[in-house]
Amino acid sequence: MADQLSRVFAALADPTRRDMVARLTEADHTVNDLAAPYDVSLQAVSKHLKVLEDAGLVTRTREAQRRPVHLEAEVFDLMTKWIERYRRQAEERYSRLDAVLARMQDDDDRTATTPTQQQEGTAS
Amino acid sequence: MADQLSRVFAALADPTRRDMVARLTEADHTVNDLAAPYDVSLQAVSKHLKVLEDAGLVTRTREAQRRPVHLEAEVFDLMTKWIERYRRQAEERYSRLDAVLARMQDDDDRTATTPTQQQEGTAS
DNA sequence: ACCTTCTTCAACTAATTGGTTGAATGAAGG
DNA sequence: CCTTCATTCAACCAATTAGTTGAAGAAGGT
Repeated sequence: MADQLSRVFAALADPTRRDMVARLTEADHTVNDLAAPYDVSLQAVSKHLKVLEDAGLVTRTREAQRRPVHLEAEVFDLMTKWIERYRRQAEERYSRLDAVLARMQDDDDRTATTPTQQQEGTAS
Repeated sequence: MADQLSRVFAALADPTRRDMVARLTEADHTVNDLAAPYDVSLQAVSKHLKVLEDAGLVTRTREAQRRPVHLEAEVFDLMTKWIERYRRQAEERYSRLDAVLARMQDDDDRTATTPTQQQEGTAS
C-alpha cells in the first residue's frame, strides 16, 4: 500500500527481520531453516518473510516442497541513495556553517587583537 | 523501548517524516514552519517530531517561544554502517557465485568442445 | 495583569502490527 | 492412495501507531 522506500524502512525496523536479512547475505535459506534460531512459531516467521518480500528485499522460488528465500541486494541501493543524498546535503550545510563560524571567529580575532589585518578571501 | 537502529528505521518508514528530514537538511525549522505543507494538525506534526527525536535524528533547542528543530546527521551513519556491511557481504557472495558459474561454464565449454584443455587455477 | 503565539499534554479512536492456534495446501515418498 | 514434510491461510488477540479534538504551559508584547 505504501511506497517501496517506506516498506523497506518498515521491514528493517524489526530486529528479527534484520537478523534474517543478515543471515541471508551468507546463503539462501528455507523458511524452517530461518525460523530455527527464533523463539516464535513458524507462522510468525512466514509473516516476517512476507513483509520482507513485499518490500522487495527477498524473493522466494520453489524447490520441491521447500521455498528457498533469496536476498535481493539491489533494494539496499534505494535506501543508500536516499540516505546519502540527504546526508551529503546535511554535511554540506555544516561545512557552510563551519565556514561562517570560522569567519565570525576571524572577525572577532581581528577586531579584538589586530584590527589592521586583512581579510583572507571569501566563502566558497 | 527498542534499540536505536530499529527506532531510526521505523522513524524513516513514514513519508511525512522523511520529508521533514529532507527539509531539515537545508535549514533548521520551527514546528509551525515544518507543519505548514502537510494537511494534518499541528499536534500530529509534534508527534512525528517526537518520533524523530526519540530515534536521535533531530534535537530541539529553545529560542523564545519557538522550538527550532535541528537535524543530527550522525545517526545516518548508524544506518549506513548496517546497510553497507550486509550489502558488501551480499555482493561478495554474488561475486563468488559468479565465479562458480563461470567455472561451470568453462567446464561445459571444455567438455563440449576442447576436452584436453587444462584447468585454470582454483577458486579463492 | 492580559492577550497572543508557539508548542505540548491528555484522552479518545481507527487501523496496523506481531504474535498466537488450527486448518488447508502442495509436493514427494512409500 | 495415504502419509509426511514444508509452508501458508484464516481467525483471533494485545499492543502500538497515526490521527483527531480540547485544554494547558511557557515566553513575549502591550
